Order: sequence, then structure tokens, then C-alpha cells
Amino acid sequence: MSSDADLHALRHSASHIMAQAVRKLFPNVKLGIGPAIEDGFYYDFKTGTPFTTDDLKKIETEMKSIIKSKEAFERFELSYGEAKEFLAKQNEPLKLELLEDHRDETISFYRNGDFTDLCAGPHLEHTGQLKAFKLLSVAGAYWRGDEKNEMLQRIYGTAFATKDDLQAYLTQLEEAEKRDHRKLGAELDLFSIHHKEAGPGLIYWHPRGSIVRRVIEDFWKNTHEDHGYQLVYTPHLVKVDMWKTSGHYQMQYPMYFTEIDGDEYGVKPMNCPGHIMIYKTQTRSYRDLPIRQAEMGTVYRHEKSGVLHGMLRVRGFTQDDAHVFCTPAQLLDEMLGILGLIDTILGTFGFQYQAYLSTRPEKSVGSDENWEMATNALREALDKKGLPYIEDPGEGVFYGPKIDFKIKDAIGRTWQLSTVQVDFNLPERFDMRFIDSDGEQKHPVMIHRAIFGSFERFMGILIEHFAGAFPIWCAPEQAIVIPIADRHLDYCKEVAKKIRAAGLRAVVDERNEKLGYKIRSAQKQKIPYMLVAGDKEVEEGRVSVRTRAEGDQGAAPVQEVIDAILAQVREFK
RNA sequence: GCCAACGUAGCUCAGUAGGUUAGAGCGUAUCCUUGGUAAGGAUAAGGUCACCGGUUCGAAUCCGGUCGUUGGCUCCA
Repeated sequence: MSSDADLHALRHSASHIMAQAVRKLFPNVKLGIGPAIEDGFYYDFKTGTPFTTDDLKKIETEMKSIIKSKEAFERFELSYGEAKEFLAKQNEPLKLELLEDHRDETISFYRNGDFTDLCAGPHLEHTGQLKAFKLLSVAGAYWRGDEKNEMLQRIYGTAFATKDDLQAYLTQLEEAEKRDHRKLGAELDLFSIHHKEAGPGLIYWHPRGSIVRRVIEDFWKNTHEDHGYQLVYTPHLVKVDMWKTSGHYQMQYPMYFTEIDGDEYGVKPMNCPGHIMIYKTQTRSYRDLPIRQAEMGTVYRHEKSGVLHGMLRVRGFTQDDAHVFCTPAQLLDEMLGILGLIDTILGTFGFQYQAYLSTRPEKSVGSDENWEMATNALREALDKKGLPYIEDPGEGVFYGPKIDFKIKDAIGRTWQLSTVQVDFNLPERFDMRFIDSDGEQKHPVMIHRAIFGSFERFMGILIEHFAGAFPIWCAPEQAIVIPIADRHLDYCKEVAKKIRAAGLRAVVDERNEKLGYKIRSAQKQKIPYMLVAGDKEVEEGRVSVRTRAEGDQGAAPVQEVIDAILAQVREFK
């Protein structure tokens, strides 16, 4: 029954009812727009004094009384002229502005009780059908989404068909809050940000977070070398001449600049020009191609202060970047290779993903033939891999088509992660060449690609996805050895030493506390294996095994436990 | 960058009609305790109440500014 369309109508009606309530409580507000959105609805208002949280409660109460009176939603139509007159009379300047986009159309309105709004619909039959809603937050929003326009006050709310659905949604919000990587990052001692002393948007990786990162980096490097990539390093500081050649300087890319010996330098916001420098050190033959260069390149971008968010949106971050330089004829094979690599790496973390193909935008560089050739190669690669994809027409970058990948995390949120972009622009700007089999000099095709996007962002996503309980293979500590009393400490140290000798990560809880306390503490740290040793275990050369997920598993010989953990690590469990 | 809310110990939070030495829990340190699967006990240390300025006899509390955080908007090659 409650299809997407029904839910949409429900929420849209909720936004009308909210606007009606706001109108009643604050007669001077002017109406902006009020659509249904993915998780609810909002309405924008022009008002002299911003709304407060207390106002939300009052508005909710008012809404409930409108719902109680079961006002019917009635549709009626006016000509453009009549509509204009009507809205002028209502004194709704913003609505009048919207009307201008519909000059040659019949204009539809919806009326319920004393409230009438310019609206395409559809709506509920009457206000009494809104059973479950909640107002969530107040925010500023530019009129018509343009930062040059004035800022309106937006109220967000959500509505569902049933109270249970609403409650489930609110519970999910709470669950997301519990998993917040900023909270878990501090609790699990993974990273910190020192906004005041060291600057916002810059991440400090603690020892425990660094282990996770290092293990993933090693995996990433090995996998790339297996796939024919060469690892490189390039400088962070580059003279602006290079950013002028790349075009970033002219387009005022948000970079950091400094002056050295009278020359202007920029901190790199991306790695591609560096890789191009390496390419250009030799005359390349078609026989040398494809060249695949990979770098975990740390870049800095001057992001606006308001967009910074934990590890997910920062000013300094490390891209798992790579560039492939190839001939047009090699493009398909290279794309196939990249799609396979993405599948391997994302699959290791257990992520399902969805591909999106973005085609040529209105403003673009490059010839028609190139765009067609590249777009076809991307399509063909996706088809050959049997990868279903959604096409985003016109959403490509100005320099070439791209494929993006979005993953779904443990609580159903989607994150844009990997991206693969064909580039016709930079090879020309940097005059990159190779000598083809016909003896002619040609520009290679360049592919930019990142799988995690950035380590910082990926780490943030991983923390939230796993709720801090990292898979055994990349967990900061794989095992903690817990003595029951002080006299078992030496034995526990021996056990930890053996585990480490096997290439695993283990620590000993040496604190003078009871077993229950240490278990609780290890459990909170989400350590996969807790190995307990008392008199019995010492005597038998065993440890009692407790896993963070399954609890007490009983005693086992130390070597057996080590083998079991090793087996899981090998399988990236 | 824009709109709004917020900023008290390492963490989570009390504390305002402006009035001596600003509180609690967790965590930390020391001592007692040597305990068998999610918190044993005692004592102690720890705060320029974000910062700067103003109002006042007196400011954590009121006002202004700055910085930062949060939720949005814009942006996100």
C-alpha cells in the first residue's frame, strides 16, 4: 500500500500542514518552497526572526490541531494572470517569483482549510490522514539554492505512514549517532583533530588508528603491484607554473600558496601533475603503454570552513590515487582491469556497490570522437563485467566521462567511494606524447582513479560501518591476553610473545583489576579475541578464549588459538 | 563563506532572578584487595568556566567581537 508515491504525497502534505501552522503562529512569514525529500520534507520561510527549537514544539502542536480537523485537500486551477493576481493579494513575493517559471501553463493550487499554496500536488485526501510526523531541525537555506540570494529559514521534518515506521526511522538516527566516527574515534583512541591548537580539518592518526591504516595500506599496495601498478612518490610543494599548465590556477582551485625565493608555490591539491612529470621524463613508445602509476598522495585543499566534518570532509587527506596512461585502443582493457581491482578491494571489506556512468556535460573539452570512444569503452567494460549501472547523463567531468561507485554501509546509508575518470584534457595541456606504431607522436589517454577516495574518509566510513569493531585482519589489536591474578602475568606475557611471533598483534592487560573489569574494558575496545589465563590454563598451557561477538568459547591450547586467528586473517575475516 | 544553536576537568554532563574556596560520574595516580568472563574499595591530583573586550562594587552567568564545534545551505575534479 505505502508505495514511494504515497509516501511522497504524505510528506508533501505534511509540509503544507507545517506551513499552515507556521502561518497561523507567525502571520508575517512569507512562503518559499516546501517539497518532500528522501527522508521527509521541509519548507522554507522568509522571516525576520529565525525559528527556535521551542517554536518547533509549538508548530507541532498547531499541526496536530489541523490534523484533527480533517481538512480536505482541494485542487483548483487558475490561469497565469489569475494566479498572479491571487498571489499578489496573498502578498507572497517568493511564490510570485516561482510563478514566472510557469507563464504559459495552467497553474494548480491546493487548498485545505484557510491555507492555499501554489503546488503541483498530489496530496492526501484530508489532513487527518497524517498519522506520524516529527519536526527535526531548523536550518538556513539560500533562496532557490543560490548563495547570491538571501537566506531563508528552513524547517526539516519527517513523516511516515505509521507510527512504527516513524519510530524505526528515529531509532535508525540514534543508531547512526552511536556509530558516529567522531565519537568512536575518540573512544577507541583512533584519531584526533586539534581545531584550536593545530587547525581544523586536519587529522592526527593515533597509534591504534595508524595500525588500521597501515594494514590497509599494505593490502592496497600489494594488490596494486599484483595488478601491474608501479608505486611512486611526488612532492607536496609545487611551483605555480605547473598549476598554471594544469589549469587549476586559472580556475581558482581552492589551494594553499606560499612564496619561496621570490617564486610562488602551491601545496598540491591533487597528484596527477606529479605523475605526468614522471611520465614525461622519457620518450614513451606505444610499447611502454599502458603505464600505471599509483601513489598514496597526501593533498591539501582549502575547503570552506562550514563543510568540514570529522574525517569525512577535511582539508588535508591522502588519496589512494593512481593514473593510467594508455593508447585509445587499450582503454577498454584498462577499464576492465580497474573494474576488477575495485571489485577485489571493495569486496575484501564486504561492501556491495552500485556503479554510475556519467556522460558528457554541456561544458566540456575534447572532440566528439574522443568522447564517444571513451564513453563507449566505459559502457563496454561495464557490460563485459556484467556490472549493472545507472546512467547519469551530462554528469561527467568537463574533461571526460567517468564511472562512480557508491557503497551501502551496515545501516543502509550510501557513500560515494571509488571513481574512475577518463581525461582528454591534461595530456594535451602538458603536451604528453607517445610514439605510436605508425611512427607518429600522439597524446596518450589518461585515466584518474581512486578506490577509497581518501584514507581519512574511508577510515571514517569504516568506523561507522563496523561500529568500531574492525575485521580481525585490520583490527588494531587482534587479541588481548588477560591474567586473572598477578601470578599469571608472566605466563600471559609469554602467550602474547608467541602470538606476536606468529605475526599477529597482541597486548596484555597488566592492570590490577578483576577479570570482569578487564573483559568489559576489552569488550568496549572491540578487541576480537580475549584470552584469559588463570591457574588452570597456566598448568595446561592453554588460554580461555572469549570473542567479542560470541563470548566465552572455552579453553584451548595456545598454538591452536594462534592458528585459528591466522586462518581468519588470511581470509580477510 | 552564509543561517542558527552551542563551547564548564582527558571524556559525559550538573551549575544563571550576577554574590566566598565551580560540582558529579567515568578516566588518571597512589594504596588496599589477588579476584574466573561487561564496572571491588579508599584516598588524591585535575578547571584562566574557548579567547578578547565591555557593562557592574562584583561575570562561568548579561552585552559585543574572535576562534571553534554541531545541524543545514552553497561547494565537493
